[in-house]
Amino acid sequence: MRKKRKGYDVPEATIHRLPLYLEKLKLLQAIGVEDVSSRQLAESLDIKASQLRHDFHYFGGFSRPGRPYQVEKLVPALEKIIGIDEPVPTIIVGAGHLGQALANYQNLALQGFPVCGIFDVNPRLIGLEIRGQPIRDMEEMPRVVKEKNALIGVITVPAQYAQEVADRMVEAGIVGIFNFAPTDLKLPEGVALRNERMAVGLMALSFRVKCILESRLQHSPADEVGPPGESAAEGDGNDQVS
Amino acid sequence: MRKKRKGYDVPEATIHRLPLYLEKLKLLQAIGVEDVSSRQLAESLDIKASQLRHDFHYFGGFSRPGRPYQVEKLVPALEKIIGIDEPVPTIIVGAGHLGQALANYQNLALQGFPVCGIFDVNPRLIGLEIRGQPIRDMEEMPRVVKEKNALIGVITVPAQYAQEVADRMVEAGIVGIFNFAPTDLKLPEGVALRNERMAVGLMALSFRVKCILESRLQHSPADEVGPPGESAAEGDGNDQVS
DNA sequence: AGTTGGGTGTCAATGATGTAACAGAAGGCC
DNA sequence: GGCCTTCTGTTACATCATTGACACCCAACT
Repeated sequence: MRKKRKGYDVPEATIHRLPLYLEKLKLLQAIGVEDVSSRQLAESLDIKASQLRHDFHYFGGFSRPGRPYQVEKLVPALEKIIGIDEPVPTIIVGAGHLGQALANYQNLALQGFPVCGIFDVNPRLIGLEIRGQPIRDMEEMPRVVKEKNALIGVITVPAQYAQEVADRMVEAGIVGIFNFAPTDLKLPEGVALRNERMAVGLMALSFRVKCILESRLQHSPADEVGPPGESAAEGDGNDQVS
Repeated sequence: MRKKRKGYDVPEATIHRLPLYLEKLKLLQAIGVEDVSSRQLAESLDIKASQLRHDFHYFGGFSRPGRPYQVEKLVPALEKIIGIDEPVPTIIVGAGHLGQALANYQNLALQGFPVCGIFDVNPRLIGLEIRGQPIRDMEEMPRVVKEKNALIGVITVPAQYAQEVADRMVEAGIVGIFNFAPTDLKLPEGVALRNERMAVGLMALSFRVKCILESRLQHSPADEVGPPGESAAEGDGNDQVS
């Protein structure tokens, strides 16, 4: 078990579930729930309780063995693990529609990722304000990154500029890149990357849609409608058919 | 091996890679490449050639055994498999920043998902035009879905309305839902769902970032910088550290 | 024709992930 | 206090995904 990247042997799949746990727990916290068992929590996320316990097991000791988890303890513990126990300053490069949408999305800040800078090269955009924050010239990016200690950079520029932007981000000291451009970025060691390709997601969905349509044709058009099915995270936690 | 959902036994993971293959192939096609071997194609995506062949194997016969793949054949074949050999009419519900960003994102149409309707309930938004298309009242949604034979619905409304929107989409005949709201939707049988949670992706990234920062502290601050690492799709095809 | 080099399709082995089973801790109840 | 229920931590198992290996195919060249 010690072959993993960088010495962290927590499975990919588990990492992707942590945010879901946290989200649900925050919800419970908000409505005043104090305790929650692995089964309750798991069911509300449509996963098996054993998986949840298994996931937590990587980090150990969230509860005394005999008693359910305490929401008040678990939330900060997860936040610490994920690394958002304190805000993670974030910048956005590319102030097009998507960039602006993200900058406006106040949930980001709420979830621990305050946007501390938005950049572009387009002079028509520079100077515009979004939620009290001006769109700045790309040239200012390195300075702002240093000033605000930004750690995460979001790339929402057209694909052909993405690599250059990424390089400049890394040079400026960014440690994690959230890339919306449909390109494979090459990054040096020690920088984390997450590609968020909406087109890919859509196509995966399209595949399922196609399968559904085909199966409708086969089974006589007059079809059983079945009771409401479930909806859940699966795989990386994103899609499923019912 | 016949336990899979709905009788389609293509692994999740493979499905998520198909769009990546297609994307890369289209690029090759655009620059006039005619043939491509599994190794070439795989390397450009940072995966193993055997995996690519293995993936293609589920669908069989893309090439005569001895010869490389022909781009001209492969592109339409993949499009057919994914279900975008003809355009998949798509609607967007929720004309906030994100909805507008998506509606503006012309790549969607290029990739096979023409937006044939944008809807909202906010009277201040209704009537605004985006790329020649008016934002319509939510009430018109079922009619438009039927008229345009829309198959996929994108949800970009606040979480608390997402379930209702989803229900109405399903009722109107939508077969696949692309959900940006941070909620677990309950859908009936025979409707595909893909959740696109940006916050989840960011947190997964944050976890990696935290790990990197910690490891920097351990290994003396003066650290080797190593040669540029690789960047690739992994798992559901989205993130990795280097 | 024979042979060589590169190619795919296919299957077997390995590794990762998800699921179930179980031992033992904590509190409630008699 | 002892018993019973509920619950977690942990380990063992089943399932799924990735990688490696190899047989066979095809064209080109000798």
